[in-house]
Amino acid sequence: MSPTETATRKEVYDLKSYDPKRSIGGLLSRVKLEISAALDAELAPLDITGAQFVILMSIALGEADSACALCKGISYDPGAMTRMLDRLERRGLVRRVAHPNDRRTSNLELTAEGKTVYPKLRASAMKVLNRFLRGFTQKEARQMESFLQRMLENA
Amino acid sequence: MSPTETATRKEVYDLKSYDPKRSIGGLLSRVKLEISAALDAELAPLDITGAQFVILMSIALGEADSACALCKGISYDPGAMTRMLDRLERRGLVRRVAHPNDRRTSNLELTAEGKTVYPKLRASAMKVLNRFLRGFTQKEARQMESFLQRMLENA
DNA sequence: AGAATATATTAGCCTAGGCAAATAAAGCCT
DNA sequence: AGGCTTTATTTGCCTAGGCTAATATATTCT
Repeated sequence: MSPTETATRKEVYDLKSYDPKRSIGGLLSRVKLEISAALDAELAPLDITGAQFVILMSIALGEADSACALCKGISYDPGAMTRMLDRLERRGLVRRVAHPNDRRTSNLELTAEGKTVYPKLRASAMKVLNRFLRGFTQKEARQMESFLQRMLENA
Repeated sequence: MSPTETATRKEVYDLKSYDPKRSIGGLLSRVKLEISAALDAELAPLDITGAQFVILMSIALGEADSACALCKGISYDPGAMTRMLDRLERRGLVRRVAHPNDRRTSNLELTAEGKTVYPKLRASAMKVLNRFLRGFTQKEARQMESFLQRMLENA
């Protein structure tokens, strides 16, 4: 990039070139929508939604062992999380276990059934994602990840 | 890329390497969430939500002149669209005008107030997006757009 | 023209997340 | 110990989108 360009073009979009729908913002929303829909469709036979998948993954991977930790991890509403866990518990996939030292919270763990479906969920999600990434080289995928990571850091 | 790699690595993620949260899928959801939140915050003073912004933009840019066209353009539920337009009409930003030849539909247009806020909306959204793209060169932004476009085509 | 079909919008019901207040239990401070 | 603050979860209320059926027009076919 020339020094001139560095000086004059600090920002990606300007009032003339900015087209909401074709911008990164518009495209990103769209892609997210399509991926979510595809994931829901893929998980439908297992009777699990995309939203539930996210929670189950977090628990399975040991990224969060309480409702509160889950909420923090994925910016989810605590009230909604209570109800989500109620559903997953009713569905027989998750269990709330009393915490030995803190009676405010419960430790979350997968039930036997939860542990059984987990690998299927993982495989399904991966399959969906790979489908959207058809034609991408490994290098391109890594670059995409890096772009998204940078955007997150700019948040 | 070596021919070997082409042959052995057809897909971006495999069962060993796939980490849902750090994958393109997880990151994308996260970024979309952050952008939406930031946009809502930016538009809050104007008393307009991110969802409303999308509709207003479509109408302003002449991309859709009816509820039905809007729904098709952005994969939105018709019932929800009726209510969305009710709100925008009550809010004084959009008008439903009788269609001369087809009494099933109405032509949608921005009111005077709608036309007044439109440039502010555009500028706000652009500002938010540029914030997330701090540090991106033009080339990187174009590449990101291209990646997203390709993912859409794979949908 | 008349019937069958397709299109555009609307209304009712359901689900699910966001927000705020309530509750309960820790943790801290003195 | 007693009081103040923080943390974790739950509940009620509100909003908004998804799905389905209903309604009103258009369009097409014969």
